[in-house]
Formats: sequence, C-alpha cells, structure tokens
Amino acid sequence: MDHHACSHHDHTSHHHIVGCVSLVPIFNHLPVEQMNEIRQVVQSISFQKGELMYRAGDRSDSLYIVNKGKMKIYRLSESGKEQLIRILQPGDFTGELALFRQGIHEAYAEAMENSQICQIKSEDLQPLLLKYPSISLKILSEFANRLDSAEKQTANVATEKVETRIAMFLVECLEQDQSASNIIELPMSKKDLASYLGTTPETLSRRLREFEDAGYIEQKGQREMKIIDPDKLLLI
Amino acid sequence: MDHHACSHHDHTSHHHIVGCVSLVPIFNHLPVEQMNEIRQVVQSISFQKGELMYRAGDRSDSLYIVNKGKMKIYRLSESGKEQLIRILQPGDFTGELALFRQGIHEAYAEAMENSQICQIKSEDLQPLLLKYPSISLKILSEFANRLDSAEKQTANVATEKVETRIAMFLVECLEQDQSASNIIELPMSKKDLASYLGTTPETLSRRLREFEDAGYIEQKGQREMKIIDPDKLLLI
DNA sequence: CGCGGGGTTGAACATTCTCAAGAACTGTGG
DNA sequence: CCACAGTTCTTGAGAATGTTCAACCCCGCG
Repeated sequence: MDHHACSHHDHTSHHHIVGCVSLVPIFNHLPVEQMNEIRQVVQSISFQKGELMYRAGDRSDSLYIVNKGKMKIYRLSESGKEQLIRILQPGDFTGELALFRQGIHEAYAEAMENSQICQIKSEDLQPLLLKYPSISLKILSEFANRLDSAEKQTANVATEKVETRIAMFLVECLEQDQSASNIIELPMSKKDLASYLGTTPETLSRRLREFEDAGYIEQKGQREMKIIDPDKLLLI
Repeated sequence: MDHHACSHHDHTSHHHIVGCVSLVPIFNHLPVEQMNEIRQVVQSISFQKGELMYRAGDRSDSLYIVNKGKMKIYRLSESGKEQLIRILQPGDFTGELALFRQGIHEAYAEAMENSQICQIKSEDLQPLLLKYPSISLKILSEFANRLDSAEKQTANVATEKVETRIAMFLVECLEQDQSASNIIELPMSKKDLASYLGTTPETLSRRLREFEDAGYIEQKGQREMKIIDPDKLLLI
C-alpha cells in the first residue's frame, strides 16, 4: 500500500509527442494543421509501475491520455478500503473534471505497468474545444459511454448479489474478447477485480470455485479461465 | 409497480416553447438569434404523475430537458428490484446517450409529479453542437459533474456500509439546503431513498431510528428531519 | 370513515466480511 | 535452471451485517 513518490520525466522531444498525439482517438480524426496546433500543447510523461500520476487531494488541472501501458483509477474510502473505478488502456483518458470546474482529484491514478501518458493543461485545451467542436463531440461521446457504464455499475452493486455481479463480469469479458475458444484473460488481478466488484478477494475466490464446481467455468492459472457455459452464468 | 401507459401531449404552441428554452441552463447563455434556431427544434411535452417518459428497451433518440416538475430515472434489476439512479429537477436533462451512439434505454424515466419536458431529437441537436461549441461545453461540464457523482456513488455503495451511506446522504442534503435551522427535507420518499442508497426501506427505517436514539437527528413527519449533530454523523 | 400506500417493527434467515493460516504463483538473482 | 522472497490466492470458521416476510401503524385522501 506504500506508493512511490511520483516523478514526472518530461520527454518533450518531437518524436515522443508525434507518437503520442497520433495514437489518441480524440484527436486522430483531425486534419494535419489542427494536429500541429495540438502538438504544441501536449506534454509526454512516463510512469513506472506503481508510480502515482495523481492522488486524492491534488489539484486537478490537466487532461491525461494514456498512450502506452495501463493506469488504474481508484478511490479510498474512509475506512481505508480501495475501490477500483476503472482501468485506462491506451487511448483512454482521465482528468476530465479539471476541464470544466476547477477542483481537486478525489481518486488516485496509479501505473499498473510502465506507462506513457499525454498531458494537456486545462487552460490549453479550453480554447481548442471552442475552436474545434469535433473534439468536444468525441469527448462527449466518450463521457456518455462512461456515464452509462458508471450508472450500470452502481445499479449492479446496489441491487445484485456478489454471485451475480461476478457472473455478469465474466460474460462481459467474454463478449469483449470474443475469442472463439471461450477463454478469457482477466484484465486485472483477482484482488483488483474484487475491489472493482465491490467485494473481497476471499468472497470472489469462493464464488469462482462454486462456478467451477458447478461446471460453468474452468480456471487456468491466475488470470485465465475458460467459460464453459455463459448462459447458465447469466441465469444466476 | 404498474405504470400507466405513456401518453405524450404535444403542446407545441409558441408560448410553451419560449418558456421552456429560456429556462434551460444549457442554452440560456446564447444570443437571441441562436435561441431562435433552437426553438425550432424543441418540442414541449408533458407527463402526469406516474407516467413513463421512456422505459428500458425503448429506442433512445432524443435529449429531454426538464422544464417543470420532477422525473425519476431508475433501473430494474433481473430480480425485479428497482434502483433509483437520479432525480431530475428543472434544468436537468437525460437521454444523453442517444446523442452519440444510437441505442436503447436501459433505464426508466417516470414523472414524480405533473411535469413539462423539452424534447430535442438527436438528429436536430447534432448540427447545433457542431455549430455552437459553447453548447457542447455546457453539456460537457454537466457530464463531468454527473460522471463524478456517479463514480462517487458507486464507490460508496461498494465500500461503505449502509449506516455510513445514509449518514453521508443526510449531511449532503444539509450542505445543499444550508438552511440555518439544520432542518432538511428529503428530496424523495424513504422508499425511493432506500432504493437510491442500495438498501431496503426496512433497513433505512431502522438506521434512522438508531440515529435518532443516539441524538444525531430528529425526525419530523415523513420527509422532514432536523440534523442535530452533523459531525457525529460523518464519523460513522 | 374506510382504503391504500408509505412507514415501522420483530424474528428468522441469508449473505458477506473478517481474521488467520496455508498454498500457489511470479519474478528475481544466483 | 533453481531457490527464494513477496505477493496473491485459497480455504476455514465465526461474527457482523443486511434481507425477507409478516404484521401492524399511521396518515392523507376520496
């Protein structure tokens, strides 16, 4: 639970920035001249596994876009329990709040592996949003999706029991990966998954074993499992 | 639990529309000529208490802005349990998903009292967003707030116990109303509140009684209560 | 004045968490 | 390639928390 100090290594070389911006879905539909304008305000920073990009209480004044690696966003409850909000893959972003209301972060952002991030200061982005509405639309669209999944997640945690939440999560994974073999790889450790689903590692472990005993799944190693009977899972 | 059929009474008279648009925070910062453009695509519809504006499964193709009254948005879990997502007051809107990805509603929108709503078809709004970036920014800002509170709510339900969630909710109410007398009025029935907080009316009732016995609050009637000791509540 | 919906209360029951111990896995350095 | 250290994961048993169901109350409203 002890996190390393956060060290920003600024690599503002042209090479990095080009790589960064061109990978970002928010921008990569733009014509060349607009891209250049954006490049001027983007900073590339990197984090090593375990480093914190920001923590609760920090002033929030930038948009961060993941270029390489994985970041996890989580909150700490009063009681010190960690709740994983979401995992950022390349192309995902965070810090959106900063753009519209000055504020402080209420969550932590931690690198799950060595990661490279594009940072845009709020004050630099605002004018771009007004000038190029299509950027706003992209962000708006992303927000709509996130809002939807956040509300779905709340409803699940509030009304379904743990068993059901786990089953639904597994089926979702299956749908996303859609590998013909019905084998999925968990996007995070079981510890983190428990936190994401609002339960404990112990309970998660027990329920997975029950699924296995019932013949719905087959666990292989720590992160892989074969979904044998998705339909039965959804009926739980 | 049986909802009346949804009947749209279209009042497209000039009078209504003017009243509607001018009340909406998303638009009311705009100059006159833009307002006129918006008026042409806005429809005013009204609902009586208990009517459904949309239900899960309906095609989602409009933005709805509450002009008068109150709407509640809730989901139904597999098991038939209702989870209240949020309550729309005048100025609040819903249907955002429709704007960016075609889709179907996964929630229900029901009038809690006789209400008047402004409807804008997705296809009509899109061009306006591109033309007037400031509208996007307004919506973006609203989204950011909602996203934040949705994630906070998820984290609460996932990590805090019912007792704590209730206490936090009461204190939030107090902060919003900030009446000097420390008397708050619940924004919804206790039944709905239980659903919002992810618990049952029975548990809510019991915990409130405990708070009362401990001298933290004092209930008066069904919706009013006096918060005697907010600090103690937050320590729970 | 009776009806109906919220609201409250009680007791049994179900679910989940906690704590503690041991097992399995991962990555590292020899 | 192996041994080791540090995790993460699993399993058990008991305790805490919350739900369910059923009965009753209360209050506003026709």
